[in-house]
Amino acid sequence: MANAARQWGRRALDFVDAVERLNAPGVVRLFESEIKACGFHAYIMAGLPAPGTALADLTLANGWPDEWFELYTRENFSALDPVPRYGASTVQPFEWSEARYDKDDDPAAHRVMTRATEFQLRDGYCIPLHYDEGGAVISLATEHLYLDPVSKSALQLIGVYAHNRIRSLAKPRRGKRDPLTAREREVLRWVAGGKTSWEISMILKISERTVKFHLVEASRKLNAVNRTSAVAKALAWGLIKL
Amino acid sequence: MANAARQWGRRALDFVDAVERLNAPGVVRLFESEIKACGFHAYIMAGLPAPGTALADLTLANGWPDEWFELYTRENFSALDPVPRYGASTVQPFEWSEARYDKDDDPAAHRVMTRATEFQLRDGYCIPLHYDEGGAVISLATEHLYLDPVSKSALQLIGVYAHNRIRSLAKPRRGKRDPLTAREREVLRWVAGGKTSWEISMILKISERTVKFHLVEASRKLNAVNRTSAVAKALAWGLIKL
DNA sequence: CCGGCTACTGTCCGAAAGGACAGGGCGGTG
DNA sequence: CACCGCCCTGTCCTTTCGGACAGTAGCCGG
Repeated sequence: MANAARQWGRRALDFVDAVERLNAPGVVRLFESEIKACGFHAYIMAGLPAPGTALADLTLANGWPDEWFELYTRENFSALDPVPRYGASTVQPFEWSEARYDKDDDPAAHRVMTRATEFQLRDGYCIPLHYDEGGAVISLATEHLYLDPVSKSALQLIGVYAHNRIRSLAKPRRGKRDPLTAREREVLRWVAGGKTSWEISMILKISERTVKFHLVEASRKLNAVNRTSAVAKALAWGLIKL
Repeated sequence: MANAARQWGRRALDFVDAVERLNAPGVVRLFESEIKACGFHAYIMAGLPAPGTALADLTLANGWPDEWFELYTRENFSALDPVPRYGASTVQPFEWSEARYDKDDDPAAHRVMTRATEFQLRDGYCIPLHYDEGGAVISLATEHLYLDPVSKSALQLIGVYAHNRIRSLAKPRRGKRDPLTAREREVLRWVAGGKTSWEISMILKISERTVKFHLVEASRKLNAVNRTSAVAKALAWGLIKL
């Protein structure tokens, strides 16, 4: 156990060393060989797309089966998949099976997980990351998951460094994360604080009608049916903060 | 740089390795020595108390000056302190100074930060954690904060594993977190999803009036002025999840 | 057995939200 | 210049919320 731990620790540290000297494709190749050694046969490294943004634009490295990625983006699974959704709300790595959802409340989530098994993506490990621009996940797929605590932390270390390195190399990030305008976020923050449209109009020195307009726009972009769900979605996606 | 990275990586991995074999006081001691080495002279590791619950019941490890902790709980600073408040709403570690508040809107928050300096708690680093039972933070205090990205990652790794270990050892957690009843949470989740009172009454097979009643109760407990702010606060405090 | 807590239900009414129209101004870019 | 994105404004009307009133029923522990 302690022996295995040393070995994993060593691997992780070698990885951290090497990664600083590699270019993006090199990091990806090394990363792939490391996770293969841990028994993972597919992976993705991508930002969390807010509603209305494309996953492809936020993908730093794609090691998923092509058909699955194609299906995933085409059917907009990123809005339904419980794994990235849970990843957005935690800093700790977790196993896919820990990303709970209610089969009855949320049949769409269950459908995504079921379809994934068709591509041999039965179980996996997900490492969430959080930057100022928003969240990201590294999701690793395997047929049979078993990880002891030390390999988990080693994987986390590897993942964090790989992602950081690729991210800093791929500097000019295209792909807009934030579908909301500054004004829309401003209004949403006040709404989240319990202010009425009229109060917000006084605070921002604009008409009540305009406050409602921004809310309608924000709700449309977030696929929210009313101001409450707009606030909930904006909070969940990290588009606004209390 | 690569050298420093390697050193921090080693520290973190050694910590993870060791922590699995230690009991709670041992983990605390090791954790304390690690953070001292990073220049932090005080810390706390505690759950985020929802309004109306006691901080002391949620504290896993307390390395704050006694007088400060006493003052903090007596004056109920946890409801005012911007650091845990921000920690509740974010998943990424942050420096205390990033936990913004408006000096005019929120003089109480400013007072807490000012009082803290009397106890040599001028600046610090805060690692938020999120569990099913609610949020938690590890808050580390120092006189002069400087952390490079590598030590930040290492600290995060150390913090997460220390907290997890202590938490799992101190299994039977006393201290109620959740001022909300199951029914209130259930209603809040549906409201967050954008459902109207009438729709929720159909879903839960209760009268519309009862739905409103639960919302009023939840809003009262959360000090929310309407359903939107109730949802926002419940989400921010981790009392409900999308 | 009573007090306290939770869950539940009702009516009435003013205030707020939200949907459906229909616009104008301003700055940047192809 | 024409187009686009963002910001801004208006009216009318229906639906929903939220506050105030006043209750019932079941469970649990002192």
